[in-house]
Amino acid sequence: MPKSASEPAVRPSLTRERIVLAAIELVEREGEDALSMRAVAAELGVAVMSLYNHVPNKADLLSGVAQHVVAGMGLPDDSADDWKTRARALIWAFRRAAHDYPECINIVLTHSVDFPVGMRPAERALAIADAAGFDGATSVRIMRAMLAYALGAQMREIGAVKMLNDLPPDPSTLFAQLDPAEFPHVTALATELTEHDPETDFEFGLELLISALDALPRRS
Amino acid sequence: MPKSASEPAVRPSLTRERIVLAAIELVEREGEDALSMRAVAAELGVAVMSLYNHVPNKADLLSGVAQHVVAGMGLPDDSADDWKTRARALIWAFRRAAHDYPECINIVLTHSVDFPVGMRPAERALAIADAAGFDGATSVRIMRAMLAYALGAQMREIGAVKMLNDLPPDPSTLFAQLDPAEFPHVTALATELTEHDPETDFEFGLELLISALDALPRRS
DNA sequence: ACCTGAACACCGTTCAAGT
DNA sequence: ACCTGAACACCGTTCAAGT
Repeated sequence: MPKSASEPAVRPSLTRERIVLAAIELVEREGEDALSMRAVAAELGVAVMSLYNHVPNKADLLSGVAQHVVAGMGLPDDSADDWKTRARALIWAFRRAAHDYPECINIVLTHSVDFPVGMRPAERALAIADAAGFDGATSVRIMRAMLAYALGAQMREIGAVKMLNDLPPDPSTLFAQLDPAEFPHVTALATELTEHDPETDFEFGLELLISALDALPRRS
Repeated sequence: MPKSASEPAVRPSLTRERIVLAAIELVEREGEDALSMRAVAAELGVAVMSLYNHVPNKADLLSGVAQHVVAGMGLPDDSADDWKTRARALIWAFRRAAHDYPECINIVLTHSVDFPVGMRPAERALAIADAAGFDGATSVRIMRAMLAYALGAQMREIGAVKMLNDLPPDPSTLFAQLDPAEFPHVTALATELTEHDPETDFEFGLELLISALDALPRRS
């Protein structure tokens, strides 16, 4: 019985990569709370402790998930383009990744990603700001501000951040309970607050920031 | 032995409020991970299950924490002021709350707050946008964009969001490991990326957004 | 080198028993 | 009405035993 190619690898050997992928599938299918070492092991048909031969602990597994998603982020760029279109492309790439892994995105945002893959988006952002004519210190600040906006918008949209979220179980009845004297604007804008298109909202804020950058003084 | 005022209430009766306060103290002192029902009970010198007479479950306790912090947010406002100064005051009030409860802020952001207290900041934001001359739909979008920025900046600063965070254990050595050919801008801006003042960064993005709003067409 | 079961020290929560 | 201990069904992880 030679171990030739005719023998199908029914049970591929356990690797860190397979464990990370199983974790991602599990989270996307059953939600973040369903992620336990035991559940991942069951997903792979393996004993819990086998995982620890390839992953030091759960926190490191979560970092692996973050790493995988960030590494998979498509960062298309054409340096011949206008800096504004390049900036839009970068931010939308981040948003696309967030939409590809809606359940994982909270894990991705809250765990550090190893060098150098974690620095790729930063390098791109700084390159674009440089091309736009901003000095180094300003470029760094711009990168942080854009990132802060993209992060916050995404977390709010996903529902990871619930603060000021305007979608209670039954919006209409709850808004009706508000005292119009104390909340005149909220009650007047009840429909605008409950019905909204996330894409348009995201774009609105993004364009706000880009137009502000465009008005900033810069060299050349 | 009449229960007069001379008899000090050595052990004040358990209430939801006291439980929430104990949870907040515990989190601020020992971090978010230290928050367990058992630990809160120990904090109050009470059996674990006693908590359940006043709080249905842990998730509700966390919502109570969020509720308490948001309710305590000072929202000073003078409607006679310029809308720009009013907007700045509102955003900085949010930031101040985040700094008063640095360890709790993640809980606050990720748990829904009951009506009507959760709507107070929204009402304020919409009132200011209205005063600035924006129509209802635009006001809602502005509120969301400003909130997204404030949220993202805060979570990044606190370290709750680690993505693109530029503070590895030993920055200098790690940046040195990066290939300058692949990361020319990151390596060139190593010092700007590692040394930064959070206040100035926050203000930079905030003023960016406000100046963009100022340039937007509006009535009156 | 890799896998595994038993065990430990934790969780949140149900239940039945107390007052 | 409020408190409580025991118990249940979970966790992540250590350890010693297997191959």
